[in-house]
Amino acid sequence: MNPILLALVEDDPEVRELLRGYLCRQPELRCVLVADSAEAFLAELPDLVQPPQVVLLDIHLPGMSGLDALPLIKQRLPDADVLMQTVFDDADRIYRALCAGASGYVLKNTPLADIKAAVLEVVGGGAPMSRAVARKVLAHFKPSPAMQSDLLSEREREVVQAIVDGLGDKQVAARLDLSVETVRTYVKRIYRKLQVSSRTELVSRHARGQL
Amino acid sequence: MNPILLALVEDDPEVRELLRGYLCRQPELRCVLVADSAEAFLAELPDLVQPPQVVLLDIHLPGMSGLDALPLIKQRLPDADVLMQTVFDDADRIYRALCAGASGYVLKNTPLADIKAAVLEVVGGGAPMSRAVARKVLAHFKPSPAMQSDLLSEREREVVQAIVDGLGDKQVAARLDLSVETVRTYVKRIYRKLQVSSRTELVSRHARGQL
DNA sequence: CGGGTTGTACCGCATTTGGGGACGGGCCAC
DNA sequence: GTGGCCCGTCCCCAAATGCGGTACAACCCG
Repeated sequence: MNPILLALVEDDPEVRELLRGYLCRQPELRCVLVADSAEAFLAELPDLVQPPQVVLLDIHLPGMSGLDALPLIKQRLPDADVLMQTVFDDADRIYRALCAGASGYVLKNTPLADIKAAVLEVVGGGAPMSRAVARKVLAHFKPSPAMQSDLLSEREREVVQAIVDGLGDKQVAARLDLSVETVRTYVKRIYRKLQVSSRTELVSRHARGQL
Repeated sequence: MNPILLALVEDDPEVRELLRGYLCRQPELRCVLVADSAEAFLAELPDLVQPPQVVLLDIHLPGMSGLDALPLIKQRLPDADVLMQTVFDDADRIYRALCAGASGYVLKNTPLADIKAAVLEVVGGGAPMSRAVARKVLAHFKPSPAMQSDLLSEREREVVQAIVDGLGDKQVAARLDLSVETVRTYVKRIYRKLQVSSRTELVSRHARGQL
């Protein structure tokens, strides 16, 4: 088994040397690049004989943030797995990282041994996430607060579901066995209650879990 | 530390007894209910002095499937964490389980010790997922194949993004500094390319990552 | 009992949207 | 340089949608 080719991007010298010191000493790993900024990482990439398989990427970086760098990194290294490694565990940053193609998201309080485990897991086809992160990721799928609150009636929720499934008024009427006019009434009521003013907005907010 | 109150729902007698035998012997766990179907589980729930904190739920069950039972279980036990435990690792079942409020998703080939670890992790605020499952969950966030393929031009992708953000044609035109007529042309071209026929359908499919 | 909510259904009107076609400029490849 | 593709612009028409009403039966709650 060849060692896993690893790259580190971390601005804090102390943390960086700690990570490098530990990770590079592991027989399963080989650090091919250690950078203190996204710009430096991208600049040094072309010089490498062998590109990294895994990039451990900090989010808070001087200059370009890790989130901004992620798309660029995935563009240059489409087959590499990028592991976000940061103190931030807010839903928005997690969401943006995952959308940009991160393969994992570990928090900074993670012990070194677990970070190593995360690297191994990611090359093994997994998607390591710290507990709190995994929870937030799952939360993204769950029915939205407004959808499960008693703001909407049962029937109204059915209409919302049908709309969110991409149906037009007539199709909604067919699915729920209602008159088209009735569906229109429901839709209007729903718009009022949810404070939206178009179908698209409704579906969009529903998808983002902002509903 | 009180033991974690656990419930098992599993139809295969062999697997069920294996799980019960192992898990119930763990000092950290206490099985309060073992059922061979979702119906039996729901029927026996009211008899319990203490409701389970964690439910290990199989998907393939006689009668009501685990996916159908999940909403009912979450309704009766809103504070319990449900861990799906199944052989299925297809994206659709995973998606539906998570939407219905599952707190974790472990595959059937998982060693008993890891299942125990998953139970402990879930009460610790985590969201245990088998490797392949975690990958599929993350894949759900990534830009969709059709979105990143060269099917759409750069500009067209920008229009899609604007529409998905819930904007109307006029607003899209404003954001991208285009004529409304131009936006309409784009939208039509996009519909053709992506094989959809309404705004709602576009946003819907985009949200589901089916694009 | 009265009032609120829900489910159902209808009407009319202004706007948006979907579907079609047409035109010109720019860029790239053959 | 010519043909093709992407971009941006515009027009027309029919259907869908958003928005404002009205209406009534059934419920539940105080």
